[in-house]
Amino acid sequence: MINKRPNEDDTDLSGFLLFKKLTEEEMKRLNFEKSCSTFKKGTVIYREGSRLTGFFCVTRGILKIYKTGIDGKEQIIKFAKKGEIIAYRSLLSQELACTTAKVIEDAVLCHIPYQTLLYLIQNNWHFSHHMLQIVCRELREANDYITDIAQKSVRERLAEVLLLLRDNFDTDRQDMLQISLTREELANMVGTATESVIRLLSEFRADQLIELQGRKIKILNVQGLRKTANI
Amino acid sequence: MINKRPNEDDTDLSGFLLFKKLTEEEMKRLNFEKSCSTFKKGTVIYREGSRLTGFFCVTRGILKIYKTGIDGKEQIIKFAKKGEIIAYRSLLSQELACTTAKVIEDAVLCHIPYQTLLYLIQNNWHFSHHMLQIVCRELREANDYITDIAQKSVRERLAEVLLLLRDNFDTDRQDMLQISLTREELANMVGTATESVIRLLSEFRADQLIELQGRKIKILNVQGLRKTANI
DNA sequence: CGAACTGTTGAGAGGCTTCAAGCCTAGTGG
DNA sequence: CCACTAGGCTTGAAGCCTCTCAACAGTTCG
Repeated sequence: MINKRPNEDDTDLSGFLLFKKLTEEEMKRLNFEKSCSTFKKGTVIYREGSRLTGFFCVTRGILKIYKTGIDGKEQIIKFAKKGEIIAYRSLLSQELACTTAKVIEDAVLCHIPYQTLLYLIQNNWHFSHHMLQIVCRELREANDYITDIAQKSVRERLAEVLLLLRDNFDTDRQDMLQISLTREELANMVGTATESVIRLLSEFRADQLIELQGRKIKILNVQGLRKTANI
Repeated sequence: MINKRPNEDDTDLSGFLLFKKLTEEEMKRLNFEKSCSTFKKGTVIYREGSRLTGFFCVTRGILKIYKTGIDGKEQIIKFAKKGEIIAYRSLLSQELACTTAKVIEDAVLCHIPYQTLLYLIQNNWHFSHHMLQIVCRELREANDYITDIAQKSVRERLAEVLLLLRDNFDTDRQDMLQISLTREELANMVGTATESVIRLLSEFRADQLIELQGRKIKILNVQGLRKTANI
């Protein structure tokens, strides 16, 4: 699970906007109390229903955050990549975790204990303010997604998800999405059956909107996808 | 739009958990800078895309908070009633409003200017902490709803919505829900067509789960609804 | 009292899901 | 390094849930 001491670059939190306004002393304390580790693909960082002891800063890799619904079907809520924080929601509202976090690309995470979080909230209003902004943004995204999923067809949602992936993840020089998701994972983002994703991806390819090479997807026609997504 | 000076009872904010830990001076400032008004059913308090000057505390009545999706179809995100606050999300993240708020039962709202909000965040960490907890709870609810709407059938979702209404709103002595929603509004909560809601409500009635009297709904069989909702 | 909105019911179409069967790939162990 | 196996991927067929359209009844409010 925990594998080895990470690269020194990957333990540096000074790049996080959230910590920008910390005093030197607060930063020192943060660095003293954090603990960073590398995690291999497939590792579950925390599980739905568990009690959390702190939140995590992602300094490398990608995680999927999902809820388990009917019949164990996963609903992917979001991905977390470098620069983002996870597990803070349940921590702040003092609830059990309502999602599971699983590594989908080898990752480095820094654990920040609850006590440290409280200390920062109590001592630095800039920190609380940044935190509020982060949660509020995420809440807007969630609300947007509710509207989409409630009103759009599966076809529209899939097109939208592809555009979302393009905006949020790296592409190689040929504009090929570097993130590697199974068809099932795509289905669990869109909220549909795996077979539907497969059929629709084929149609998108036939329509020259995308190109497929195994799990790698190349976006050929952004405008066309926008139109398909009804944005 | 703004009708008259509200009852004195309805301008009292001391009952709000959010303000529990304010100092006497902060409370004085809050009371000085707030402005309370009554609003009639149908009034739009703020509209999607508008810039907000503050947030509102609901001291009476009920509002629906909704987004406008495809073809102007409303997606109801939540209701706000006495003791709840609205419009704080866009304010905190410094974005334009992403929802519209409309009064569905005559309401009294107290407007708190952005400056006051900032003042409280900067001076009282208890306030920020409470605020963080409120947003985080709402985010969990949104995530739960995403999973529901993505994985459950319309029938299951409608049963769930009825239970949610029962938990959150008053009933009279005969266990009749006092909140009055149109079929269309129910549909806009569930994310379905009005006709589907009508048909399903009829089925629920036939199954002795509920009783209907115009817009008033009486919950007869909570267990049965739970089962129907697949909870 | 009429207009405009809300509620109801029916019929038909179609988008998605489910089940089933076979192919392919990716990762493992010999 | 290669064979093997498990899981991922693909395609087809059948059927159902839900939406849309349409017509009409009922209600509310100016």
